[in-house]
Amino acid sequence: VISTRWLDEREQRVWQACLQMQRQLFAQLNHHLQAESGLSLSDFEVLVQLTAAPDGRLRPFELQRNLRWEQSRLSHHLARMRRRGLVDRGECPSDSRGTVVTLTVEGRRAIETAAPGHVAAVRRLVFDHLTEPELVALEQIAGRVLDRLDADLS
Amino acid sequence: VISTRWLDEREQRVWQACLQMQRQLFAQLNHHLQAESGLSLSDFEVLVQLTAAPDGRLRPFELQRNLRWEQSRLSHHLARMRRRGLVDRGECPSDSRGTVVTLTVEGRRAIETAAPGHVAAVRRLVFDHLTEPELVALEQIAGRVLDRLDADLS
DNA sequence: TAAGATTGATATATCAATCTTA
DNA sequence: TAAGATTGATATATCAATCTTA
Repeated sequence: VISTRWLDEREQRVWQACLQMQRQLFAQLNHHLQAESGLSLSDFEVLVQLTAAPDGRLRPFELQRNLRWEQSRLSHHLARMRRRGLVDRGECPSDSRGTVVTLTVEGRRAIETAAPGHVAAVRRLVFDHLTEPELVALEQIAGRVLDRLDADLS
Repeated sequence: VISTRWLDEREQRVWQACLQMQRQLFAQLNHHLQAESGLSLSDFEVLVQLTAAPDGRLRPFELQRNLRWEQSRLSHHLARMRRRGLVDRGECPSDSRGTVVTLTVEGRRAIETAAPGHVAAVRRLVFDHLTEPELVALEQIAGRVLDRLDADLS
């Protein structure tokens, strides 16, 4: 039996602040996006990936890897986005088990409409308040924590 | 018309990493908790607040303020926790519009069972990988971003 | 068998409407 | 009227089972 090394008062405070920050940040970015363009942050993230891909085409497993979503969540989400005309699904020429997700004209228009306001919100809520060394620290932290998260999966 | 100041490549990378880190961190902490104790991270957060409160009693609006949850989400969540016997609800003596949420014996036992493993996971996934200056930076960032989020609401 | 992906059932979150009393 | 809180309907996320083909 190993005795627990609890978080000290400061660590507690930082951890709670992180939880709250992430929750509220997601909520407010979602609100802004929803109000201005009818997209959710999740929709936006999918569209960002497709926009960055050659021909606006990606396999679901690539989206899954890039976004770190669960498989079934992605599948359901893509089905909903497809119903709304934001993406389409095609057969995969190189592997007939698979499919290809494609960005539609409407999807491209949606992200182009939404992007300026969303980027402005991200700047106003986050990046405007970071000093250069803080930005570096955040990059380091995210990188290391993500590595650890991946290691913990296996 | 103001032209959009887009995120540069590095800012993009940091932002995506933050989104992924948050998503995956929550998912994996949830998994650990769920597997070890049957609690979700949300359950745990509510129980943490009640444990820290005098007599394990808080008004819903206090929980709402501390956790930064939406009102109806909190209400539904408390109803579910109540059905599972983790908390109880009582009338509020000082304001008959309101209620008081109380920690049950079972709720206290649940968080005491769950806490050691959860704290260990938080350390292993996050705090073990932070240097002292990074911890300071994170605290600063969270504080400033939370202030901005609050300001943006009004 | 395992990879790629989907599906249906269930749990949780969000939105809009409502209720009660300060 | 507004604060405190709940409710029911809907949207989204998660879990377990399934399907197809490499």
